Amino acid sequence: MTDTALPTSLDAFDLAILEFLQRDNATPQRLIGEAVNLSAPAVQRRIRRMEDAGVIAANVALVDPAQVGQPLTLVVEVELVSETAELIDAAKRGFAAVPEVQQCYYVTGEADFVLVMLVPTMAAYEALTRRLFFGNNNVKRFRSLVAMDRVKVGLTVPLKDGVAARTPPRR
Amino acid sequence: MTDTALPTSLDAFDLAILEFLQRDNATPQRLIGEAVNLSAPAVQRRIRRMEDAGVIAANVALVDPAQVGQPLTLVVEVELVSETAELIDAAKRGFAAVPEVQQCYYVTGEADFVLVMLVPTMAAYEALTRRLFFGNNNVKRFRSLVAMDRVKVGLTVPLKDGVAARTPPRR
DNA sequence: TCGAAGAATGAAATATTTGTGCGTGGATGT
DNA sequence: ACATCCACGCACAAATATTTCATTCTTCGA
Repeated sequence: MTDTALPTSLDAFDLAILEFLQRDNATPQRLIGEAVNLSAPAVQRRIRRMEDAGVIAANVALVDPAQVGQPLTLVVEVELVSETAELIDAAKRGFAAVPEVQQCYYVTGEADFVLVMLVPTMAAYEALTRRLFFGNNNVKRFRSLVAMDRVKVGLTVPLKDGVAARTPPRR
Repeated sequence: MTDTALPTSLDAFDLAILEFLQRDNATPQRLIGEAVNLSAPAVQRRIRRMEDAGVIAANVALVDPAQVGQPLTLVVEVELVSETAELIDAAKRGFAAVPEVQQCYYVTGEADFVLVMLVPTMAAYEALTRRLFFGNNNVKRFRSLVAMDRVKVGLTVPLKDGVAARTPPRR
């Protein structure tokens, strides 16, 4: 599982295609092609390339948590007691393995980890809490923020900036 | 833009299908069918239904931020001065409209909002900060946590629990 | 207990989309 | 100026998705 993250170069076509796929990856290549002025095969080759290069990390369906019995979202900050490399790694692996932990970031600052969690009920969260935090004596402190509104949830990456600079003309 | 969130009922087949689609929605229906013991058309009908019901909110490609020039992830807590309904709503709309804001949660607790942001550089973040927080006099305080490691990033929803209880047998 | 109605299924046929081979044209470099 | 390299578009082939239809299973009522 090594990162095949070579410094891929993306041109305006690639970005335009990504723009589509980030919104709806079921869009037929033909339509994308029409929109960006490219043939379907060209679009297909570019998509393939970006998938191979890891620019496109995955193609997934987004599920509404509320409709599958997980109406509660929490953001949790976790502070550890000891920050040795091994304990940090252990924590990472531990959090990552929990299905309820949708996202986990290892961060600088007042907290060590930020978790985004999904649970059916507060009771379930309380139980999780017990298992994950109280049951781990390397957890010094944690702070729970309950989401009242998932104002914006997605993994869309802004594409307008940041790439242009290091984009050599393709031909 | 109304939520078509009727209390859809999902059976074990639906959940098994979702399990697949959450991992890779390019999986051929035939394969899903084989895996869950259903014909391709049956799988297709169920997917369609879940899309219509909003259980499947979207089908998207996940892009690696680092490879498109957005290597920095930050988690930001924002506290507002005034919390009138209008100002909260204004803040929601404001944050949601910013492309760099990948996620935005309105939360209870010590902060009012938690944002997950993507930027190319710290300089870019500083500029954003100026525009978004210092430039908004309803922002009392904000706290930035820089992600050193995106340990686990996804929008996968746990499906094993929480649904079974309110799942009537389909036939 | 039996029969009718509704729902969902699988198999087959059709439509659509995706994938591949090949020849062409433009840009780069010698 | 010429050769080479890429990426393109076109045409065809393969695979996948979608529709149709007859059947089975379950449920509900007589």
